[in-house]
Amino acid sequence: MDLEKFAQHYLYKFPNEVIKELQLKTYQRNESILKTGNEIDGLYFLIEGQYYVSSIEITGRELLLRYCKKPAILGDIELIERCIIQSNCIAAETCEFLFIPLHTYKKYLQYDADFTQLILKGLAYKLKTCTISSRVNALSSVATRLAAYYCTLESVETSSEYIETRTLNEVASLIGTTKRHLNRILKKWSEEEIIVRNGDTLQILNWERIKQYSNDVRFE
Amino acid sequence: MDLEKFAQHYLYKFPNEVIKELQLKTYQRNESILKTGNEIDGLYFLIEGQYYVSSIEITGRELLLRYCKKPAILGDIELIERCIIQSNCIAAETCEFLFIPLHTYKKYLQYDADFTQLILKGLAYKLKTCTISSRVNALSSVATRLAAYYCTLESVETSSEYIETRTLNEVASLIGTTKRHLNRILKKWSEEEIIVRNGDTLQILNWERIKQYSNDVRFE
DNA sequence: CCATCACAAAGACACCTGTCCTTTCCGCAG
DNA sequence: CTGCGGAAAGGACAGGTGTCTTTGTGATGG
Repeated sequence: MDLEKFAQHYLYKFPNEVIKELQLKTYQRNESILKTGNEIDGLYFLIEGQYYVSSIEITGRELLLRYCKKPAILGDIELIERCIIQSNCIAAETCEFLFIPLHTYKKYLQYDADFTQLILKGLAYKLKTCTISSRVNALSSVATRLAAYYCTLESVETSSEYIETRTLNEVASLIGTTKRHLNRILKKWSEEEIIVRNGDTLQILNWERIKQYSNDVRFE
Repeated sequence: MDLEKFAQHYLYKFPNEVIKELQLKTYQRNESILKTGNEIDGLYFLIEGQYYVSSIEITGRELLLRYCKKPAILGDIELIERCIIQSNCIAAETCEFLFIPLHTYKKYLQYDADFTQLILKGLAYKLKTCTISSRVNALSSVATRLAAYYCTLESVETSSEYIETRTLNEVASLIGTTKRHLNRILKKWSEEEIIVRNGDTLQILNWERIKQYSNDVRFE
């Protein structure tokens, strides 16, 4: 049962009056969970699957902010800052969320000490990792970020040998660069026999080297 | 009285048993408030002055994360995540903090609903701005960041005409680049008659152009 | 006054990266 | 099979940026 999963990951037990208002929301791979600029409608607690967070630049480009595994909370910033949704959240694989509608939160949970602690920990964790990735991003090259992207995917994908390269364009915008430049890097890696490209897939022959290139950067 | 200032900025009134354990901490310009890697000893609430947050890179370089004005809370991440200090915090001018020792927080405030809300809002705000600056940093050039740095300083410095350029080396590391490159940019700006350099100071002749270069990026 | 030293500024170079354009490849209609 | 259109890959180029080295300048001590 989902409530058990929830309790297990979040170490919190909902009051009875809340339980009956909880919903289960499911998203398929690549489905949008939250969209920048919309109003937030409640809190989402990830109980299955993984999603990624990206943002749209002034330039129209996208930028991968992070990958999230459970436990992970969506909507907390927006709820507390009472602001519109700050980033795009997209399912990286089938995702299940326990959803608390806004009015339920306001009515029963906003001043619940344990629940607030839960949110607090989630926020502190996010802030810590955001700070880290902010610095790391600022100083790492595209090659590093690309390697980091693959390393991050490795833990997400089921088949770890082949990576489905979305479209190269998508990957490029996710890590904040251009397809042209990815081609350059992939070509170099091919020549170094670190990878093999076949059409839409890419096989990594030498994870060790990729990990070296990634310089321990991860989007999670 | 400081408690009034505090109440005014943070909209919170301490219980009496806490008040007698509060301390006032003052730091002079450039004095270190928190140092990466140390243990946190309590919560700091800024009630006067401004400070900046920077971090040390793997490469040994420094990177400016943000400037903070009141209201601003220090130590929250570390307290909640029970981790060592994540960033360096340095007074940009004389700063006064209301300080709550760790044990006081644990004894009286950890489960105080209103106080927790206060921390919660602080964290959500930080996270929001961190996310924004993370993207912005990832896509702006050194020239943009330098202009942004001056624009951020403008609101801090008393004399807005001349900017004391720390050492150029410091500025370079703060915005994550090298002195060499700053020299290039400053030379270019001199030629464009946007600035004038005289020894240790730098006069900005054309704030408009600087603001254009800054592209609305700010470290705050 | 000169020699020395330290540090700031600039030159030279190489690499990273984005833009623009050309080439190559592939599928499909005729 | 041929020719066409669109997408992917790659070439050429320019600008941004870091590193290393050289030059310039000002302070200090003899």
